[in-house]
Amino acid sequence: MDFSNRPCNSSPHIDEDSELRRGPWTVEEDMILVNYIANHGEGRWNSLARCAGLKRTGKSCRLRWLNYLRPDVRRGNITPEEQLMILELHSRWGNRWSKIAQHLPGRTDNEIKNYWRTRVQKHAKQLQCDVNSKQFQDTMRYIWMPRLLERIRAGHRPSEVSTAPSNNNPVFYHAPEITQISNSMPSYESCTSVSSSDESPHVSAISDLTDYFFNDISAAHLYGAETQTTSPVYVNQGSDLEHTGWVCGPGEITDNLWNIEDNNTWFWQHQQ
DNA sequence: AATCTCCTCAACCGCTCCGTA
DNA sequence: GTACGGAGCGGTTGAGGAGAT
Repeated sequence: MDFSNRPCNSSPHIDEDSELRRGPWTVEEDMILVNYIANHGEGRWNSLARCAGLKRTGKSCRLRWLNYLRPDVRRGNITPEEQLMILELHSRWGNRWSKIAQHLPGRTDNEIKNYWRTRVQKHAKQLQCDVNSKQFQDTMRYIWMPRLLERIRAGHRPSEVSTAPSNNNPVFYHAPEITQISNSMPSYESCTSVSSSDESPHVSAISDLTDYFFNDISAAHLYGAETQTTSPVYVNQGSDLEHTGWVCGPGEITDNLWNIEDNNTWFWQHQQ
């Protein structure tokens, strides 16, 4: 395992009473933990910490392993697919981060939680509404999620190649792979029904998610067909949305999705 | 160049749940 | 039944970095 390029290498604080170390992990501590787990497996974290000679609590060792050192942990940019998944699953389960993380391979509950707090809640704050309010839920559902879906279906541009360093060996998700995922998704027209249970949701793939999504809010409705429901509608996306700056030009990336001021103004005007 | 402000994310804390004696 | 320890979860904090002034 490559321990170079570690973000935290400053001296950790040492508790005077227990002599337990706190704060950022050093490269040496990481190596000890990884080597110990490689030889003895994980679990029994308190005794693991003692036996490995780490002056850390078991909780700290567990957290370090699960959130950083685990071989399959992915870090780096949250892809549109993952963003969509997070939005969708959070709308179902709320702040059940570990449960949400189970459906995002390689992502940790901590990372998803951080993403939600730093990105999503920030925009709720900008909107001056609660993240759990109907206004914000609708904004996610009727603006951000369709746009994410559109981007997923369109595939990623070269400038949007996301890095997902795993185990300090960068993994690159190139456009063809993303396009493959996008192509595996059902067409809008083919989405007619799907089951979704609170207790046993099957959201194991993007296609499941889109099934749920389109069924729930009606794809035809979203894309300007004549179907009418009580939900807000946005139509003529090729014109209005472009005028709001919503549609990305070549090379523009994700943050346009979160450039909400214009888009939400537009959204709420058109909802009247 | 220096300072300030904001953002990100690793890590900690407190609590709950669960298994075991 | 209950006391205890281990494990896991969600909320929160703070250091460090990036960008703005």
